[in-house]
Amino acid sequence: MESRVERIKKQLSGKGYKLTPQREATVRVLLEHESDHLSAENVFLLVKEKNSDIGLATVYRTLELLTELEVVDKVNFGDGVSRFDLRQEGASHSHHHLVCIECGSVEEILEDMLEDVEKEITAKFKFKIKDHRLTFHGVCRVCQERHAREALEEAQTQSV
Amino acid sequence: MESRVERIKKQLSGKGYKLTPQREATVRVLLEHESDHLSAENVFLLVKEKNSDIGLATVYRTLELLTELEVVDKVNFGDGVSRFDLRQEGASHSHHHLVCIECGSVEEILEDMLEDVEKEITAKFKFKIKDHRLTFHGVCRVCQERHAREALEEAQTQSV
DNA sequence: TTTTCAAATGATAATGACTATCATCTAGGG
DNA sequence: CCCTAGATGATAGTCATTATCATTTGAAAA
Repeated sequence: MESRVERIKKQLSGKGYKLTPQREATVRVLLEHESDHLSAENVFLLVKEKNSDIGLATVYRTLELLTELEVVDKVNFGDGVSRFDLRQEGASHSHHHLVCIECGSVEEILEDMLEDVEKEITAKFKFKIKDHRLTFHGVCRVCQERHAREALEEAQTQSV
Repeated sequence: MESRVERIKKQLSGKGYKLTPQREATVRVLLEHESDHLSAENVFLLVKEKNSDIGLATVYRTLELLTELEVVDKVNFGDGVSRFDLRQEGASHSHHHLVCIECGSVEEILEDMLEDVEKEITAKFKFKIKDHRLTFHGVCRVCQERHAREALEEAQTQSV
């Protein structure tokens, strides 16, 4: 984790930015919630919880900066809020998501899986791909299991 | 086109909704701009241009309704505005997009291309896929060609 | 035909995420 | 120690979208 912060600091200074206390606090919150998909508001509250003083505007600015540096990806699941997702270190593409339309949970997929599709796109459309966004909407395993259980209970009630 | 409107009318009445003049005007605008990616505001202005009287709120409500019926897909290219994209009739999935990061153009891809990826996801994550969103960000053919031309001109200037 | 009533509409107020502004602060170079 | 550019924070402003509510519409019932 420390080394990760160090490397982000280097990325910042490489572009002429400094790792201020506010930026560091923001980065740490993101690292501590690696698998979540925090909104700017979420990050703001989490930073303040850790007694670090910060303004909402700074959080927005920092997240924008980190997006520019490709440390995070700004993603959008259609709920009207931008969320920020840490990239795998060194990853050239943002990773994929499985969004459950029932419980709202979001699962991450780290494998690429799109190599073949990208080759096809490049060849067919002469489009030079820089990044991609892939999201599946559907029913997660937990909700499927709940359905199965409910169907079973329903059947039992009927038979009594 | 007329038959398409008819079929949408049937879809509406199937769920207890009516095809009001405002809804019909909205649908017609969408059909006439099939390959564009109109925002609610765009649709609103286009409907008014055709002398049909309509309120902005009704446009939003109609687009929401059409999204529910899966006649259109609500898509988001990160510019802070939702855009509405007609589905291919009978298509079970929304189609993909190539968004140019230089000129902002959006190209559509109607082929699915994700069959294999979806099989893998279903098997590995036990996730029941209902729909997907796939967007590639990169440089379109036109912008690539412009770059090549500019590089050439630059080289010629140098050699003079 | 007239009545009735739920659905639909339109004007507009409200919301909420995000951005711009600007006075203040900070840290490193001179 | 001073100076200056970059950074910050409070807050006002913007803009897409949603909620509210009075009014209208249209189809079924009387």
